[in-house]
Amino acid sequence: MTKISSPEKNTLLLHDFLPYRLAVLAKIVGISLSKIYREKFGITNQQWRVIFALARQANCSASHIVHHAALDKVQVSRAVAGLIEKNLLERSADNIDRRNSILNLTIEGWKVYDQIAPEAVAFEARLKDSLDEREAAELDTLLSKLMDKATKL
Amino acid sequence: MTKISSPEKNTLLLHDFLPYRLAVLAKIVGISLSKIYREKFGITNQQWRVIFALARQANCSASHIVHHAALDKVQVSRAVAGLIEKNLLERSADNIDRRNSILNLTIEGWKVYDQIAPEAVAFEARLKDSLDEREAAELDTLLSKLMDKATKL
DNA sequence: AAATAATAGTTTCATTTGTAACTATTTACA
DNA sequence: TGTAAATAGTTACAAATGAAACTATTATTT
Repeated sequence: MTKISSPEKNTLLLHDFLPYRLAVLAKIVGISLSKIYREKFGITNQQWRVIFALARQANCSASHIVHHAALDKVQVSRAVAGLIEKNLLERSADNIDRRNSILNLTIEGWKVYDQIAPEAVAFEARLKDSLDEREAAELDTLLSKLMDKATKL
Repeated sequence: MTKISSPEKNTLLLHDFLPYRLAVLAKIVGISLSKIYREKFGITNQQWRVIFALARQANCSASHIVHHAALDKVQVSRAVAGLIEKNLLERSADNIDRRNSILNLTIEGWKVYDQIAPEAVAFEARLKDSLDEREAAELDTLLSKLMDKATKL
């Protein structure tokens, strides 16, 4: 930290700026995590989210995933197409409302999920390793508050 | 929260998964913030970071920005080109080492910075609005710890 | 000094992403 | 019933992004 010139203006410190810190942290974490599903299975981040949403809730429609995986409908559409291509997911028609699709993981899809999920959990655990119980709980609270606020800005 | 089917497997909850929460929060915050510089000035996120880095440290090279704005050299190169195009930034040659460029905000660039910076600060303040002093300090600590850990995974 | 490696930055090309427009189907309502 | 509006999802096109190859310059090695 060499101080070459001190600006007269009260300049913003990028490093302390919350939106910047969140962006950088999320990016680094995301890239690290993605190695788990990217290198081994050639799965994208969006595909991974779709798989996890479907593992949680079978037989659901694409728009259900839109609302539960923070993806837009185009992203879900593309991720689903890719996963069908890979035989990890299957789509059937909903005869009650034929606009809806009914999505499910295939056996293969479940196998992939069963391999990724424990590694993802372990990854998260390592990330939280430096936090004690109180801090981890506090982090939960703070992220919830920020999320809540951010959606209302 | 209707519980339609409860999976036998111990499925991961995407909503509680830290990397996911960070990604979603960072994205929402980033999009909100970007409206400040995007709509009014047609400036991209990367250009904005370059401006802020230069406001903090004048006369620096592109690679200095690489290290202080969490961008790679291609991103900086493109952002700089865009900002020169807009007359917000000027580049001169370093005659001691002619590989380096010397970058500075123009008068126009400073004007833009002076308009964006207070709004960015206000945005951050609004985002932190729901946190009291202790929580804000705690957030700082936790983000630092996570950042530290994440870079070592 | 000549050859090699390293650094700063740019350009190119392929992939990803975002926005808008589109099809198909269902719902609302006049 | 028929017309308009809403919803689910896909497709097409433009813009953004990432990885690799490239130019130019400086540092290192022999």
